Amino acid sequence: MRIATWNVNSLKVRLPQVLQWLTEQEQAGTPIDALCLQELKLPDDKFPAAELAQVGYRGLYTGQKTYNGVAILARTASLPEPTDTLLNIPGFEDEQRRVVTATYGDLRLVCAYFPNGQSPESDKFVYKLKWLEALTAWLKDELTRHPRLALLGDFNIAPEDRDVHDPAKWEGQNLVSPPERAAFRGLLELGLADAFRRFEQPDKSFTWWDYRMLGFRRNAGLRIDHILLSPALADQCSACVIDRVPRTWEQPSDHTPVVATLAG
DNA sequence: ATGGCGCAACCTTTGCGA
Repeated sequence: MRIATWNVNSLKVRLPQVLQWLTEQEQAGTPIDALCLQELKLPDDKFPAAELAQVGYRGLYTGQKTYNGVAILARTASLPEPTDTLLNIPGFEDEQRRVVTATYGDLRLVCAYFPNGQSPESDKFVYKLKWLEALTAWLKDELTRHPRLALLGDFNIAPEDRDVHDPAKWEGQNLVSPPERAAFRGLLELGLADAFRRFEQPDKSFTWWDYRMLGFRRNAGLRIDHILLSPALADQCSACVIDRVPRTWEQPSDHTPVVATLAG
């Protein structure tokens, strides 16, 4: 079982790459069973369900025009119809489409696009922290009902300095600031484990690189896309890798996929 | 040199992302 997350920065633009990546993984004998997408940037009536069905995936999605939008793509050959589906964070009023949740068999998947925050002085940063607080409170409850839960997405938080290409330059800034990192630790304190850090990893491992300044070529990036696993799933996790390949393709998303392998 | 790229939209200029 392999589960993945990828901020595609427009599913309309990136659809060929999503199809290519899923197909290549399938052909390599390491199919992706569930792929969580963020920043669809399209309304529900523009979701490319037919194209995804053609390569073997069913989508569960909540979109909006221009901004945000998230989806879970589930491989029909390996996962049953989703049940117990939820859009956004229950009880948290939000116009923005940032969370989709579903159960596949006994696996609970939460796909989330965390607010960017813009800067610690911004109203958007206040929203980010409130959103994080609501997410954490809801997940605490969710975990009591769903012991096999994974939270995947673009967290817009680099948890530690080793997740930042130039920590001195970034100190205190949006995506790395102390309140954001405290909120990230709040998620870990629910018992969730950062799948990537359960394994030895190369130094300077990142999931996002700025389009500007030759960010990718210089590996000037951040690790802000994560897979957090409940204890039951963490015990079964045998690998977690960042796949840099799609970031090398023509017209790439600025993010690249993260994949976790679960035994059984 | 806090610019620089890419995407979307009330689209040739602006807002936003991270």
